[in-house]
Amino acid sequence: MDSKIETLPEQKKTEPQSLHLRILHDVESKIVSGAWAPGFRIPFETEMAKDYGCSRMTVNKALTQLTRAGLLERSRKSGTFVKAPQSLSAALEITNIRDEVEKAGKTYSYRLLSDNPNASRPDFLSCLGASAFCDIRKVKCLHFADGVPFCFEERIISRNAVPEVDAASFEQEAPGAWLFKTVPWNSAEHQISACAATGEAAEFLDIACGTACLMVERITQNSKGYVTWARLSYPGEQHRLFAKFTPTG
Amino acid sequence: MDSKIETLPEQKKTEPQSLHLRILHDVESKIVSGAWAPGFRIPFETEMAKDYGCSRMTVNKALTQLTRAGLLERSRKSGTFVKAPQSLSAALEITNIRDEVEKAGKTYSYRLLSDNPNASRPDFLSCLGASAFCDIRKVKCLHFADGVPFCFEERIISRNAVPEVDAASFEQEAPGAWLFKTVPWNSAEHQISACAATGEAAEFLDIACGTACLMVERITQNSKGYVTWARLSYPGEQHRLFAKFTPTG
DNA sequence: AAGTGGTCTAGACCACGAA
DNA sequence: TCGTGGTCTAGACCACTTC
Repeated sequence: MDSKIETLPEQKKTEPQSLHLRILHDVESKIVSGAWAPGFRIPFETEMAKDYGCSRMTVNKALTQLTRAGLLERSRKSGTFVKAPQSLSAALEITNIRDEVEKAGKTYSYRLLSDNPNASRPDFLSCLGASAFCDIRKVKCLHFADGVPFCFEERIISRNAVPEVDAASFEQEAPGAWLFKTVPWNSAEHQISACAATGEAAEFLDIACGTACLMVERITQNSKGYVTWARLSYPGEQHRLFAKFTPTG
Repeated sequence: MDSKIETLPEQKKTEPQSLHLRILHDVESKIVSGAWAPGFRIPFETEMAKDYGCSRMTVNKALTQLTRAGLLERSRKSGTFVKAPQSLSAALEITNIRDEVEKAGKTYSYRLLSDNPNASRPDFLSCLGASAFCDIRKVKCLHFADGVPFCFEERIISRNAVPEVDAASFEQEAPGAWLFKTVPWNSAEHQISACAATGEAAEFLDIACGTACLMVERITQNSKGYVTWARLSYPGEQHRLFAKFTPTG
């Protein structure tokens, strides 16, 4: 097709060199940014091929990869749809604590402990490079399984990246669950460690000081920058993370 | 190409339906089984295309995916090579403790604690479904960073899946390092938890009983079945696991 | 019945890297 | 220089799903 040059006039910046990668990143950024919300039916392969001035195979290559990555869902006749932002960590499924509790056959409940909607500067932050957090909302809460403390959560939400957070109430809903349904696709970085329960965590989790805890710290970012930081403390030896790896995935 | 049917006469079993997937799995199994060892130059795209009676594009699709999965390394002019079996867990790089220690700028050392070359039945096994281990070699050892106990390792190696283990000595080399270079590609399953140090682990790690430990249990299997089980105990709060996830990987 | 994605072809040109 | 992989094309047929 001769018109290819006309359709992609000049983009010598840091753009990927191959066309199917450019298409892949275009679509990915539209999904990650939220411009194409979950459930949105993206253009058909034939339409995109015409838009990009390329053959359908090239578009197909990009969309197939995004489907394997879990960002798209495709079905014949209906078309291609943006998938709901599922647990990013297929390996460490710890994004939704409610699911985690209910999957174990227990009843989930939740309590807000404290809420500082205008915290200016985080006073606790580990090495996960979170100096980027300035204008934040700071929340502490507890998750229960069958009424027993299951997880103590400390959370920071960036008001820059998530301005809607001002209108949210975390009295009934955990900040994690609210973020999950509000903020588009993002990437997460985890740190997992064992620690002895400190005063505050021990108190809320109702365990003795010094008891072994599994601590997960997670920083999440999307196209707008750092979104949220969370520290989850699981008491004692009752909690396990699972991860499975195979060569081909 | 009309000869396609002749080249793939009858394989109605559980074979993948599409040709590029069949090629992908063929190549993968040859690598995983060790038939194509690391460094082996696999046939050129053109050759495989002729063998399978298909176009080069179809072969390329399969090999591209295997390259992205990390099983192959390709370079123009030279050809396509089987990659060295690197750390399977790109997310949890905990396969090689020596690297882990040295990456932290410390000096690694190692000591064998006990070696039972003919253990008949594991006496300790968690829920990771390891009833498959029968004829085993059982090893306990310690890893040091700058002379300080860094990780206490308990390991079981299946003598069925790894018959060469009989000839191996773990006096100087850790079983993990030996397995890494001996056993072909495999898949791993992890469990991560926090626990209070028990008598034995506390003793060897030189920490007080009840100190919080990060415990990683891993079961590894390959095409021959279960290969090895390992329990790694890291003392105190000095150890952290990192994991990063992005939508597209 | 019609339209979508899934797959495949038989060419092609190019970039890279070893000789 | 020359061979390899990287990419792309302009078709094609099929399977599936919805209508």
